[in-house]
Amino acid sequence: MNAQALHGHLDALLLAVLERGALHGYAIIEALRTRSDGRLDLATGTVYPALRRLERAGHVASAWSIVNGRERRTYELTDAGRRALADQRSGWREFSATVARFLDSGTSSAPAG
Amino acid sequence: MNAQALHGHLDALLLAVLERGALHGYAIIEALRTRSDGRLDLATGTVYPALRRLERAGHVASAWSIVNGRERRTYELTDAGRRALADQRSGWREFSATVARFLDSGTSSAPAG
DNA sequence: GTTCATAAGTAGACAGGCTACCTGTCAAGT
DNA sequence: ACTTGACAGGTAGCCTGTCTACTTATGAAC
Repeated sequence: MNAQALHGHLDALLLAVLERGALHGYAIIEALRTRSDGRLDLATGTVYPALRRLERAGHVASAWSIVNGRERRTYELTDAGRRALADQRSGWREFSATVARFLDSGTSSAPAG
Repeated sequence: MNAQALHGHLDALLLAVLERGALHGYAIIEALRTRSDGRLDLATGTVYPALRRLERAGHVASAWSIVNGRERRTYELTDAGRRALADQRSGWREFSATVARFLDSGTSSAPAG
């Protein structure tokens, strides 16, 4: 599963990952991969531009910091980003409920887990 | 909510609507709107090209028929379309479960319905 | 000094949904 | 007859956002 299916939901995911604490880009990619059991394995060419977009929108703030003698650009949620995340969460719930209404019908087993 | 969020899931929705029986394009749009309580209000410029795409892929077959003295192009699922729909269903479940893992955490209430 | 994991980044391709149109039928109102 | 509006099908080109492929750079292992 790649980010193509995410289209439009990637930002929400990035914000959600950063909700647990500031991370640099590469670590965000690893967090997505780890927490999704390998299902979300995003390319840097997908994530870095998305982070820039979020920064331009004021949802995240970045700062260069030295970790292990290396420069890393760490991102963290802004207050606006937290509000945006809340919006995206409710948006996601409505979206998934709506799509599920079509795709979960026609099957006899309910998606209980 | 528009189809922008659907990106990549629209085809699955169209197949799901056609699963209940053959419909013409305009009726598909109305079915999506009605069954989603108005949430999915798609433009013809979104749906018609998508139907052509599905036909090229062999997932639906179209035929001109006369209804109420008017020509209407009705679409119906092919066997390949039924298989594709089953694939899309499981794909959707995996996708939504994966995204939900990120977006449903951080809230205290579990999504039980 | 080459290779690999880590880390950040960009350019251009590409897909797919959106906006804004056009054509046409039929019924109702004037 | 003419206009308006709901119904119905359709296309061109734009825009957004992800993907592919690439570059640069550090530090450790070999």
